[in-house]
This record gives sequence, C-alpha cells and structure tokens, in this order.
Amino acid sequence: MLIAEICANVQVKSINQNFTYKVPERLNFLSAGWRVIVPFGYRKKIDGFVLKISEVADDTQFDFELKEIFGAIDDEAWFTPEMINSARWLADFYLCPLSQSMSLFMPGKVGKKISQLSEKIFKLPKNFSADFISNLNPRANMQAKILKILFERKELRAIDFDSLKISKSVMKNLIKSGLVEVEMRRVLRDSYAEIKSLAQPVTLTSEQAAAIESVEKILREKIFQGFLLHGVTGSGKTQVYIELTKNVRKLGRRAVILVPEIALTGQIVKNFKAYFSDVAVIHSRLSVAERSDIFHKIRNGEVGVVIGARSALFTPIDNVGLFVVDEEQDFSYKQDNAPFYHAGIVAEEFAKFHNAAIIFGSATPRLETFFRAKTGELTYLELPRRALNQPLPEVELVDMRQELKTGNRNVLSRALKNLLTETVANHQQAILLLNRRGYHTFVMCRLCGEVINCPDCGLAMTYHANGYLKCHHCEIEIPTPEVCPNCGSKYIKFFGTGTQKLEQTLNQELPDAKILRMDRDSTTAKFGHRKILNAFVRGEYDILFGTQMVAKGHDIQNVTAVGILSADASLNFPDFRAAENCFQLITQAAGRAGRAELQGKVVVQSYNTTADAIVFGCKQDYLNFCRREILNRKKYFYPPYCRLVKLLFKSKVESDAKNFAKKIVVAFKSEVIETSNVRQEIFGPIPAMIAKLRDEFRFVVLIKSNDLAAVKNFLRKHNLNILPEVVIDIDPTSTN
DNA sequence: ACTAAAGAACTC
DNA sequence: AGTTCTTTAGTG
Repeated sequence: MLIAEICANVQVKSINQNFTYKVPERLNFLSAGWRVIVPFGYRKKIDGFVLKISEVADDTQFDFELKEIFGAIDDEAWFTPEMINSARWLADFYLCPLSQSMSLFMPGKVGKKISQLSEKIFKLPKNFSADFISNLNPRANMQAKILKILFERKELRAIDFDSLKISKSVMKNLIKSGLVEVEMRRVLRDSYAEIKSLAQPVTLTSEQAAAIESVEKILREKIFQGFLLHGVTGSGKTQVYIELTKNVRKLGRRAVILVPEIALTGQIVKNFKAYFSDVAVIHSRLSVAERSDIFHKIRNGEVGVVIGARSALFTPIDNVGLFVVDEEQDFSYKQDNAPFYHAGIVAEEFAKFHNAAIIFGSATPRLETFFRAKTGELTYLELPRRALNQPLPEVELVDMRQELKTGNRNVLSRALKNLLTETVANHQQAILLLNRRGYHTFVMCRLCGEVINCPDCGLAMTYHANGYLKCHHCEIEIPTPEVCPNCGSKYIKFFGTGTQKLEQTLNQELPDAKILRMDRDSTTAKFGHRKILNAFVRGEYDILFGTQMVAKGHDIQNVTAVGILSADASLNFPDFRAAENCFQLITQAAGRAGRAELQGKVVVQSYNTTADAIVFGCKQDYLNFCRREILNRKKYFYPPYCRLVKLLFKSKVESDAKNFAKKIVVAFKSEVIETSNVRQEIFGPIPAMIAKLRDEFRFVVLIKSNDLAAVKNFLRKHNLNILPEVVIDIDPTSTN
C-alpha cells in the first residue's frame, strides 16, 4: 500500500510535526509536492502538502490508525523538490513550522485550487454567415442578440456576460445547436505587459567591465560565490546586472533579480524588458490569479528572468545561475512578521543550492555586508564613478538651532526655501523628505539640540502617553521636563511635523508651486506608487514630498533639488542601527538629486550637526562613516561582531510574560553562556517598544552570539519555537 | 462526593 | 485552531 508523509497546513506553531496518511487507489498518481485535502483531528478537513510517497506492506508498523487522503487540490504537483528543500531549510534556519515556510511558496489562501489556467472563448463557427440569424426561431430573441454581438466582436469571454446581459443557458443552447463554438484559451494576466522599451546602446566604464568580468568567471564555472557591488548612485549598477543576466542566459541558466519593494520594480523592469523578452515580475500586491499564472510560466520554463520584491524568491524557478539583491541595504528585505526572514540571507542560501553567483548591490551597503566584503567572504566590486561622470550633488547642512536663534521658527530653513523657490522658477523639480522615524517619540530642545537621554544607558528616552519619558532598556521613568535641562529654554518639544502640516507650510511659502504628497495613505492602491511617480515624472508637479519612500531609487531626470527635514530624527531612535539608518537616509535621498546632466543640490536640515552619520552623510563619505561606526559596533558587541536573536514574550498577564522571560534568561546563562568559550550575551527582559498590544504585555530578550547553532539548539530544547507566546526573530533589524 | 472551570495535550 | 482529556477549584 502507498502512504504519504504530509505537512499539515494549519498555521499553528504548536504543530511542528508531519503526519502519515494512506493514499487511496484512485490517488495513486500523487507524488511529493502535491497539495491535498486530508481529514485532521476531530472531523476537520484541512489542506496538506505531500512531502514523500512510500510503499509499505501494511499499516501494522503504526501505533495509530492511518486516515486516508480525501483528494488532490490542483492538477499537478504545486511544489517542486527544490521548493520543498528550500522551505525545509528556511523552517530550520528561522525556527518556524514547515507549513509556514511552505506557505511562502503559495500565491493565495489555503484549500482553493489555485489557478484558472484557461477560460472558455465563445466564437462563431467558420462557416457562419449573417443570414443564420434570420433563420432562427422568431421567438429566440436572446439567441439572436448573442449572435449579433458575436458577429461584431468576433469573440466573447465569460466575464463579458454580465455587462452584456447574456444568459449562460441561452449560450448553452447555442453551443448545443452548433451556432457557437467554444475554444479553451489560456489566460495569462500580466500587469507589466504594457511596459516596453528599447535598449539604448551603452558604453561600459572600465570599472563596470571589470566587475562584469569578475562575476562572469564564476558564472562560467557554475559555482557559488557572493559579491558586493559597491557603486555610488548613478554608477550604472543596473547595467552590470543586465550584462550578467545576458551572460547567464547564454549559459542556459536563469536569473532572479530582487528589488526592495514594488515602488522600485517599475524602473528596473523597464530596463530589463529592453533586453529580455522572458521577464516575469512578482510582488506581494499581485492578485492570486496573476501570481499563479506567472508560476505556471516559470514552471514551464517560459521565464528566464524573475524580477520582484522579497516574494520573488519563492517561485518554482530552477537552474538559476545568478541572484541579484539590488539596494541590499534596504530594510524592507526583512519580513516584519513570522517567519521574519531576510530576503538577502535566503537568496544567498538559495544561490548555494543552485551553485549560482549572488550579487549584493548598493551605494551604501549594510555595515554587515561591507564587513563581509572586507574580510573576503564576499568578493568586493567597486564602481566609484558615476557612469556619465556627473559630479555628486552639492550638500548644504543647515543647523536648525541657528535658524531658530536667528528668528526663523518655520520648518523650512531659509536655505531650503530659497533652493525650492529657485528650482521651481527654473522649471526643475524637487523632492522633500520628511524623516518620520522615531516620530513624536523623543523629546528635544529646539534651541540647543539637547535630546533627553536615559541617565543610565544614554539611549534616547521615549515619550509615553501618560506624560512620562521611559527608557526601553533600563525601565527608568521620568516626567517630561518643562524646560530644557541643558539651556533652560522652553522650546522643548516632541519632535517633528506631520506630512499634512508640511503640506500647509509648503502651500503658504511657495504658493505657485504644484505640490504632490506621497505617503502610506496615498499609495495603498495597487499602482498608487507608480501613478504618483508617473505624474511627477511627467512634470505635472514641482515638488514631491513624503516619508522614507520618496528617498528610494527613483531615477527622475529633472530633479535637481532635494531637501531632508529633520535628518537627525532617526539618529535618536533607541537602537544600535540608528546611526547607520540616519546615514543611509541622507545618502539615499541626496542620491536623488541631479541624475542627468543637471547638477544637483541638497539641503540637509538637522539640529545635530556633529554626529558622524550627519557629517559623513552630507559629505557622502561612506568609507569614513563605516570606519567610525564599525568601532562602535565592536566596542558595544553588535553586528557584524555578533549575531542577534530577539525573543518576544507575550502574555495577558504582565508578570507571566516577564517571569517566563526571566527564567529563559537564567537558563540561557547557565546552559549556553557558561558552557561555551565563544562570546555570548543575553539582555532583558525589557518592555518591548510596543509594550502592550491587543491586551497583551510584551517583553523583549536580546541574545548576542557568535554561535547561532548553539542558540537555536537552546531555543528548540526549551520549545520556544513552538510556544505561541514566544516570537523568535533571527537577525532582527532593531533590538526593541 | 460531585460539578464546573481551567489547563494540558493531541491532531496521522 | 479546535477538540478532548486531565487536573484543580469550588460547593454544601
């Protein structure tokens, strides 16, 4: 008899095991990768994934009674063996249930047959002539109507029926009498079909050529190797990806190109479509149907290049020779819900499976990535010049304390206002970035720039609704001061201005400029981003402003001015990555200015004018920033000198969560730290940044370690991976 | 001694 | 998750 090992697709952490079912005779075609419906528990039907089919003599070897698989969901195996292996690795690495990692490879909801691959097309037969209609029974009005429509339109689809008031049963009769023919046609929905562009002839710089050659060598050998492509904005990284993709296609292999988020797919898709006809685009906002169509194309080998956000990793693609992680510093590569995977890490592992090359591209790589390149773990490739040899934009740092002292209380400094006025007058465009990170959560003196920091640990204190300031590391609580403890000024306030208020100010100060806002509210629609950007690119607006998302990789030729408001807001975020995030923000935003032949100008407004992140950010001096910041990381034992594992303990009863967390900390100290000679530390429990959510208290424990395997063993031993009240985040992006 | 409620265990 | 089995608390 045949039995199947099945991963039960119930999204419950505590079920961390596979189940065995009998395969009935009628389903003997099943193999690993099929999705099936199985009985589970007390008369429940769930869907499951077949992991393995095997033959056994009888079921006496089992000490439980085997149930039978009810049926198959799709018409073919959904998961390829490679997908199953990848999911297994991911579940093991991120300590999540297999069902959760396998679900990453699924386009939609459980239990439903995924794709409607083809649809009925209704047509007139070849020998049809118009007088057939007059030969109809005179009472057959509806039939006549349909035939007339068909005569005009040549063909009809079932989705047109409603709008044309066509009844299904009338159509059925027409088919029965042979007056209408049905043809099955595959429907492939492709939102990006309309994007077409022509390849422009390019001359590669010597650095580009050298980088390409270095990777090509690995591509030919078909071995795994990671690269860091470190190129300033505008240095032509995309062209390097394209040349390498050409190469890998010539070798008969495929390429997977990851971009941080959908806002960025448009540009790169356009670039790639100019060179490749078999590009598929994947991101999380595709409909289930669109995505499953793309999966089918990929499975059939019709796709040579997959471009997309995180989720583009989880397709049935095989024989991949090249992975690209573009803008690798972008933190949207980290999924912010379980299983908290980082697309860069996953891509690198998949590259190992495929014996492929992987390229991490960035103008300002993550410190960790840069460190790996410097230690030789990744091959370092540099593009130090802009491809068209434009100079980098000129950056002016405005000290907002001085602005206030000299009588300007506006959120716009005089320098920025002048820049904007000038830009609009010259019919050029500007981008304004409102830094919202850490918004309203810390308190600062507008006169002297003093930030209220924790007296114990020095991290910025966080404002709470009860009027108190709290340190999230030490649990110290103080009342919010009325005047600045440093200079006594009363200009002490929660920091920042909202997008709406900024919009008002801009309208007041620059009444002639056409202003466009881009933030979460205005971009929720499927192509909201693109619509907004397109309007801006077409020149319908003078100034585009918004939060982080305006800073990311849009290549808009006419933008010559960039303003960053409150550049130091992210600096005061209580996190070890605060400086890096601040630096990234300034350099990324500045990189938006002056990409074509026009010289760019940037104004950075900040209350803090001496921090490394601000100073080096304004100079666009990545190397020196890294040199300084890496010392901090070493001193305080943070990545890249250790790996982080963040544990979140939740409970409706505050003391339960806290006490359990304390118990785990004690156990970790005695079971792991004291038995190892590798440096490892554990901190907490401390109240989480969001200390209470939906009636649950939340506490964070942070582990710093250079022995991730030992940490994971410990977590498994204490069942932290299957307890619903514990959330494990490997390599978290923040520590709270 | 019995019942109700809370907690733990199990799902092939 | 949803159900059942097990333990504990509550009652006169």
